[in-house]
Amino acid sequence: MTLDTTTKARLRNFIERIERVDEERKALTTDIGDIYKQAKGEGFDVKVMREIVKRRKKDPAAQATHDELVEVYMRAVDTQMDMFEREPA
Amino acid sequence: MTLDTTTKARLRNFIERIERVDEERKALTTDIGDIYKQAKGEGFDVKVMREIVKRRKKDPAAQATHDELVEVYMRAVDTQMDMFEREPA
Amino acid sequence: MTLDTTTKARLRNFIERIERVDEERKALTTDIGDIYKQAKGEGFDVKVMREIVKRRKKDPAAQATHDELVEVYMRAVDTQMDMFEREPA
Amino acid sequence: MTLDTTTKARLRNFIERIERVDEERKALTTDIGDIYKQAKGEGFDVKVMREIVKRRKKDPAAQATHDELVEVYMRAVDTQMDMFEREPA
DNA sequence: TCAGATAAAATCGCGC
DNA sequence: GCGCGATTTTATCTGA
Repeated sequence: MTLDTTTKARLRNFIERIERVDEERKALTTDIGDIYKQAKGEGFDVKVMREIVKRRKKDPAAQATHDELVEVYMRAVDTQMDMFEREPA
Repeated sequence: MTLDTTTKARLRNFIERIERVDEERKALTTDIGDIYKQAKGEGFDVKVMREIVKRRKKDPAAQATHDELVEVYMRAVDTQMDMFEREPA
Repeated sequence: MTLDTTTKARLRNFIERIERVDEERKALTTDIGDIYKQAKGEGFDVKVMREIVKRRKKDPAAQATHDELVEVYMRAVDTQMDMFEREPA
Repeated sequence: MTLDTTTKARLRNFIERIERVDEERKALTTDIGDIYKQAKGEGFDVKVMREIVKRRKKDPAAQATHDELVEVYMRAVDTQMDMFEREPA
């Protein structure tokens, strides 16, 4: 199978456009990494910072609901087997 | 380049061992997915459940420290610009 | 919000089943890693081996079709600008 | 635990810089997706195109070496058990 | 400790 | 609409 000249040109064109944009994108990824690195150098916790960024992307209400459910589930699962428990401590 | 017969046999042997174990592993992955699916069918929130599983893997002290830092950072960042603030609302 | 006792028990049950299966799954992951390590020790290229395993998972016909298209596209894109070319080398 | 005002400001500064760059990065991701979509609309195979882009990122020599090894390993593993084979077909 | 590779998880888009 | 598959992102792990 072979592509005709025009089709080849169009394909090459697409690929090159993608590669160009991808290049810029990589640069920004590097920039972000650098900022985290700098922050780390000033004593901040990168992992926590990443979580902050992630959380701020989400709608606060949804986040609150989620956090609450995590709490509820966590308590439910951590609960000691209490089948025979008669009275709350 | 070609591998001699013995080398081929060893390679084939490795690959087949890997594929065998990988098969079992896939089966377990499916099992886990099925359990989540069943839980979802009973009304539980799968995403939250995944977070529970993740949290329980970690040492609780580390988790507590992390959560606290998230709180601290979150408050710091959410804080409104208060340079000219004179008195707490 | 709180879950009633029965719901808690069901949730705990799900989580524990997941954790159990996950445990086994981790063990198999380790096993696979060990086999690769052993192969590496005998001089095989682990990265290539991983690709072999990946390829063999796919249906060969589909893979062949895909590979062929990759070839076609690759040639189309790599082709030097040949607008003024007069005769094939 | 609390951060002093200066530290808060620095943290907020980092987070905002990250969010800003991340924003641009998202935009470029969208752009790339759009180009693929357009190519798809003109009849090209997106999955194959993605592989072309991936391959072209790698140093061609390394890629060639790698591909060759894949071939060698593939043949070695696909080879039918031929222990009793007496003569090449 | 750092970067590169691998694995897990979340997200997005398609097709049933 | 819902699961499914593909992509992308995140986290973990290994090796330098």
